[in-house]
Amino acid sequence: MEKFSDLERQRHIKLERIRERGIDPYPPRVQRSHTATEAILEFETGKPERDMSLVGRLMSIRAMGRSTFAHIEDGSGRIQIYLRQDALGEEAYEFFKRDFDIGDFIGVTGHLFRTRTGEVTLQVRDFKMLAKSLHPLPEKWHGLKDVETRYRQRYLDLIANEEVREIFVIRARIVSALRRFLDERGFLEVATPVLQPIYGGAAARPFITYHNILDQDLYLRISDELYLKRLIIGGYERVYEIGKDFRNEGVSHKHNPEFTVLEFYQAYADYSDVMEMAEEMVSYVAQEVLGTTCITYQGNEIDLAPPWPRRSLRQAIKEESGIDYQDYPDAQSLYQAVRAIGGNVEPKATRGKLIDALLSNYVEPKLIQPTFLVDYPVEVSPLAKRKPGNSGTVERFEGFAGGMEICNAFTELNDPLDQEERFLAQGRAYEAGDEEAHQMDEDFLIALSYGMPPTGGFGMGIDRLTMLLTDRASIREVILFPHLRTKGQS
RNA sequence: GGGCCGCUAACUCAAGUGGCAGAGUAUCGGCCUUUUAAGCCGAGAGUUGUGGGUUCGAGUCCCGCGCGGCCCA
Repeated sequence: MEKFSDLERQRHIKLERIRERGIDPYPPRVQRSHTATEAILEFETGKPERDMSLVGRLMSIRAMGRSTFAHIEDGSGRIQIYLRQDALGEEAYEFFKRDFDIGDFIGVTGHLFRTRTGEVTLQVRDFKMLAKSLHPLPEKWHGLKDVETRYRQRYLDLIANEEVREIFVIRARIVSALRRFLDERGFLEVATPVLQPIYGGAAARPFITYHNILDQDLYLRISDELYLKRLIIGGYERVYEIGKDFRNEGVSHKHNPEFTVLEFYQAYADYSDVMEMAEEMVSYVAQEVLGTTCITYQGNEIDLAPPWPRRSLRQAIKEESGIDYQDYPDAQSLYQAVRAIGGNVEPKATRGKLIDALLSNYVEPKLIQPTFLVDYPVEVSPLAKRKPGNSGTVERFEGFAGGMEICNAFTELNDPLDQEERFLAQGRAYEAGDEEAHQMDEDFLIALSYGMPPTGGFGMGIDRLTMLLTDRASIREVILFPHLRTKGQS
């Protein structure tokens, strides 16, 4: 056991005193008739008065001799309680004053009244320790600000900072609204493997793990795409999945190694259909969760209502960087062009990586209002269908808002022979040093070769959408337990 | 991976140019029966992230390391 601070020692002494009284400081059951909010509502609406039993964490104590005010907080909110020596008896009143601390969970029974200052308050007739807290809470007025502690001990952040609690309520409502939107349109929610023998569906490096009994390497999925497509092949016309993907790359204010993604696939739809659905979906979620499609993100007013403007990727990059990548058919010449405008890119970057760098550095930060960029180069989109009459370009779009990419979608490639060629090209890119290149997936090719209907597919980062709708600049603010380095025991 | 900034009591923060490590909250003791950042009086509380170095003397200066934040890649 670690060495206790003075404050902790003090609480252990109190814990012992409670036990010496023959009282269990961690009783298994509670008596509760109302939540704090229900109690106040009942009093305000003038229902006949009766005794009620409330529970919660002691958040503040104001002791004034023979009477004490305190606030308790449960999941519904806060309510003030009032303890008087003459109502409780000297013994019980002293017990509360001596051995109850801020942070303890307490059960109280009594009746409601209104104080002189107008606050609905429970006058306590009986109280009970529900769980003794042995570690002092963060300070009541300034709360908890230390970012590292907020992330490492999120429970303290949630206790101390109400607005943080609110973020994760909004996040849950976002996910719930997305499900409602898709369910209402006949989509089937499915679950596909997180552990995969071959990873794919995105350009990223995977986490590798190992199955002991099967003596087999497995990968944590970087995308749900290839399994969801198998379900389209299987005959479901509309499927979606909301779950975690894992990418073995750096952490940043926009990246966490595990993150939550929505993907949906719709047979007999193309990327234009999906685009319309995407803008509808995002504005539906904003309307459902925030009551408006007009939001403020990092000081910018953003209106998410459809339609969102469509710009071609090529045009957007040309306008913002001055480079028309069509003029540079190979990596070498494009590299020279990017360097010529001062772009800091690696010499060994593939043409796709260079185009991606142009997009990320010159275009993405400017896309504050919701925007679709459409029609991507084939080499960065190995799973998307080529545009008719333009074999170098695929029917793909990405949606941006607040200067962030939030979704990615395409008309799915359903030509098994073209798909095989794309995988082979990715294999060559991998050999040339692109560690994020797509793996050859024979099993998926076999599935495709049975025939996949024309299909539109879509993926969206739930974390980023939550950032957008809660006005947070860092992804760590919308993930309850963001990834941090483990702190050494020293 | 690089640059900059931060790490001091349980929490929030102070400690010009190196010179006794402080305050508020919280805690403990005393007074106080309608307070709500309650009030008044008193007390205790620290390996200044960590390991070295310079110095009579280091929270402060130098070097290494750890963790975090922001920016860049």
